Amino acid sequence: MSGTQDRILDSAMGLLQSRGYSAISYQDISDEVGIRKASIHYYFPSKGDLAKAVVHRYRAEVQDVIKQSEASRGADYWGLLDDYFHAYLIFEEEPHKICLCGSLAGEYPVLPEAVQGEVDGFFADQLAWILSIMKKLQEASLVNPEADSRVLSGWVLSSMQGSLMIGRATGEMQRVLDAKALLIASLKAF
Amino acid sequence: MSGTQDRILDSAMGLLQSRGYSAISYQDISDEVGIRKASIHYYFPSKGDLAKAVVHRYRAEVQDVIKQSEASRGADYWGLLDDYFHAYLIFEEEPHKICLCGSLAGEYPVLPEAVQGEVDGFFADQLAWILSIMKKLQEASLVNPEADSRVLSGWVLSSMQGSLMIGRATGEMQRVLDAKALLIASLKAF
DNA sequence: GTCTATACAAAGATAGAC
DNA sequence: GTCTATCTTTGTATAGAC
Repeated sequence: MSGTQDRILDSAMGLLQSRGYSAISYQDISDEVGIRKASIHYYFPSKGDLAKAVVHRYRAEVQDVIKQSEASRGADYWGLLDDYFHAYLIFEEEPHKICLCGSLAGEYPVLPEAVQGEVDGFFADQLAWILSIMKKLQEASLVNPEADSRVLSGWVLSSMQGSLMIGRATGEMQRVLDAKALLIASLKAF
Repeated sequence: MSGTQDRILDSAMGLLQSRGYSAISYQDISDEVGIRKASIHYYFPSKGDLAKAVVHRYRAEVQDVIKQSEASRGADYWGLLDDYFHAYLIFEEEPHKICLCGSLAGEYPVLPEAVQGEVDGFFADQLAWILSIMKKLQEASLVNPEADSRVLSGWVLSSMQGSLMIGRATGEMQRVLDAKALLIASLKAF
């Protein structure tokens, strides 16, 4: 099970996270994986197919991490949110990479429709999950129940994605940690 | 009145805001401006030169808007911040565009060094200005003086840039307005 | 200053041998 | 499945005429 297909997906994902969609080529992946361009087309006929598959797999991976967090945290809603934020903090180790879909969102209008669809799906997944946690926090009066939970959830996502992007550009990835701390403080203060 | 140069910059700026750096070409600009590709090279020998010039002009324009705001708002610090946020809200009218430097930051690692430098400069301008307002708000005890003003400033920038990016991808640009309202509420609540 | 023409490289993609 | 070979288009960039 050497999994050429997976190695292609791995390589493509890393390149998409650091360079985005338009700036990467079959040649880049070919160089990393050690196969010829044409062989990549065997697995993924078009560049859009490849990017779509990468995002699709990424979505599943992220959902998996969330399921694991839910299994271990139970009804500890702040803990769940903490795990969620933790997923953003890992980029401090690879400061040229950001969230796959954050990277792709920067070029959203030029993405093939099928890729846009997967990116949409990723953000929908994220927003739905954050919203579910937010509602729990409100039910438990840990967050002000008067606040609009949908708006709060969108803000959490935007803030974290923005901090990744700005953190990378300014070379100060601790902005991600700052955003996490300020978001939690805000949610408690409202 | 060399007009042409400005029309090239105008076109390039719009294209960069909607499609990013890698996905645009001299041909795209040529089509919009109505001159030949080679004529663009006369003004801007390389693509990097062009993008650098676009960001440089953008920085000056934004600084100008800020100066005007300062002239009319005086010591009304919340009003100054309101004007600042207003600059992000204009993208609701052109929902495929985002802040020029937000768009470029998404591809930061592949930008020519000279362009990275201008993008860095833009974010430094922004952070310095927000920080100056934050300090004034704290001096006037309108924002908790205990809070770290540098961290707060970075968060404001990240949050607004992120809301633009996520707003465009999800087709819900009112996220920008939401972010503004929540940031202001947070600053007052700390 | 703007054009035509062109050089040169890289991209996405396909055909067909092995 | 992976390769070589090739096609076609596009992109950046330059030379030189007008």
